[in-house]
Amino acid sequence: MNCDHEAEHADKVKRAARNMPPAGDIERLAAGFKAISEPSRLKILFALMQGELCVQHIVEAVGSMQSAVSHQLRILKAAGAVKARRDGQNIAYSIADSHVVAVLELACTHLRCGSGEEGR
Amino acid sequence: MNCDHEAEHADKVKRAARNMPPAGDIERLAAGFKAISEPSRLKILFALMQGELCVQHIVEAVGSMQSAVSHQLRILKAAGAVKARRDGQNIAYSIADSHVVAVLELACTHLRCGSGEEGR
DNA sequence: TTATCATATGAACAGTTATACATATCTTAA
DNA sequence: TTAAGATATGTATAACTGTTCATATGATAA
Repeated sequence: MNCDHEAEHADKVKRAARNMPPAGDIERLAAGFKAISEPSRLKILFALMQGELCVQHIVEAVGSMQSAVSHQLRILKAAGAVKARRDGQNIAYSIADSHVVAVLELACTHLRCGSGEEGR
Repeated sequence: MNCDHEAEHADKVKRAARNMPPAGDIERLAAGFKAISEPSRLKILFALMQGELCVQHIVEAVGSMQSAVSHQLRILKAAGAVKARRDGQNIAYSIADSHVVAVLELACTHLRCGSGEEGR
């Protein structure tokens, strides 16, 4: 168990242990990323980047079944990525806060893909 | 299929369709988030925030089995989150680019959890 | 070459998850 | 109250994924 830079790495291992976030934080973080790590849910988020939408319009925008969208919205909401507001018979969903958009846009930059906001 | 703001929402649905990133981009994005959506992999990334580390030191830092770490490193590498460099008998891994760190820190801010960098 | 260490990989199992279908709940209108 | 529309939820199934164990590959030293 000796790599070529033992002393330097041993120091880093110690620092890594000291700076490792608590298990609970890591799990919340993982849950957050998991929430936005499915194409069906990402499509919902990109649709909501146009603003608040009620469920049936999200269904139209993403082209999935109503029940699938509803299940996914529940997951996104539980993860704090979207919020819901009752509006008469409908429920209007929107992106929960700007960090969500920021993370998506950063990731888009990283992957050099369309951010969903060009050509508005 | 009529919500209370039909015209306004119909417009948003159209915009959502127009601005929806191509399916390939959405899938790459989802794959990217999936790669960092597992506690075991997040721990590896937080360890690598201290700098380049070879596999066995990552193993020490995160406290998992060598084979599990190796499997996870492969996934992180395939997703473009980390890069590998052979160094003699060892292979040194490091975070692939600054976007990865930026996304992690943004998410930490969003969730108000430790960033893994305080108290250095 | 052979031995040894570091890392990667294949296979199997367990746990997780996305979807569809059917149905329930909630809200409004009559 | 009843009817109808919008959304949510329970269940089942199929697909996926993380871990472990065993083994293979690749590099170095003798």
